[in-house]
Amino acid sequence: MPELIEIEYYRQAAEAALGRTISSIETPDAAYMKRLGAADFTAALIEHRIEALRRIGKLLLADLSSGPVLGMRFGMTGRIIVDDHAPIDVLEYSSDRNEPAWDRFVVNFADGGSLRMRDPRRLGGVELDPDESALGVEASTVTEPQLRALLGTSRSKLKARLMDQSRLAGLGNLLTDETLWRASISPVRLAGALRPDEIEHLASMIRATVADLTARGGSHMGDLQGERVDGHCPLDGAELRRDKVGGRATIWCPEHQL
DNA sequence: CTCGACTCCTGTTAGC
DNA sequence: TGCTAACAGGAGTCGA
Repeated sequence: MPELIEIEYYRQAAEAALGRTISSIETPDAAYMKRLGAADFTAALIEHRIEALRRIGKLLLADLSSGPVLGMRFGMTGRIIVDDHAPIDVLEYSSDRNEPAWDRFVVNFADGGSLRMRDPRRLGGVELDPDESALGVEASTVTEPQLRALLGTSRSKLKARLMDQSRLAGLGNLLTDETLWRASISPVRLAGALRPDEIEHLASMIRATVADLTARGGSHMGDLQGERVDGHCPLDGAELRRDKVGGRATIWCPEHQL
């Protein structure tokens, strides 16, 4: 599913839209637009230029000339298609089919191209001027002091805390499982109970895992991924556990994740 | 404020 | 073979 890594690929693909003027939008799915209606999006976007493309965690942001910011969220099955080119063809847990009927929001440019959000399960959405301060620190560059602060004295399970986008932005289910597996820390530990050396190690492993899987091609390219169904630990061969943590399917090794 | 439970969405897959 | 039900998880809401 799209996590920080995929959204960064999307952002890079969307840079093809830099400097181009929006001539019209298509809004086949009214529910895809959050808080405001089609008229508001039309007024904010038409005749304006895309001046910058930014990303915070899993939120993709397009800065428009004259002020408004278009926020794009991709849920778990959303893809971006810019001028009929998709940076990602196959998405974990989504469909491999390419149905134009799954286009939920489309921006057309005056030069003829387009930026499309194609999302079978409709869990994504677009928003005008999203509250960027509602997102926590960017996971790909998180530092040890930042991680220590966001873990705090929380009595939540560690995995749930790491996936709380208001505290740490960008990690989804697959990235979090892979990171904790690499860091040798159990997802069910209490977030606020990590030792200082564990926090330092974990901050380093978050950055390293994001960087490594970005190079490999996506959040589904982890060493643990192939073992998510009835698998064994690639490190020590132990039978992996499958639990619900923070409401999410969680795969981890009870042998070395302590 | 904190944290867990619940809800929404729909294509895919497991099981009968 | 065909149908049904469970499953996937990002994000918002609600209540203890």
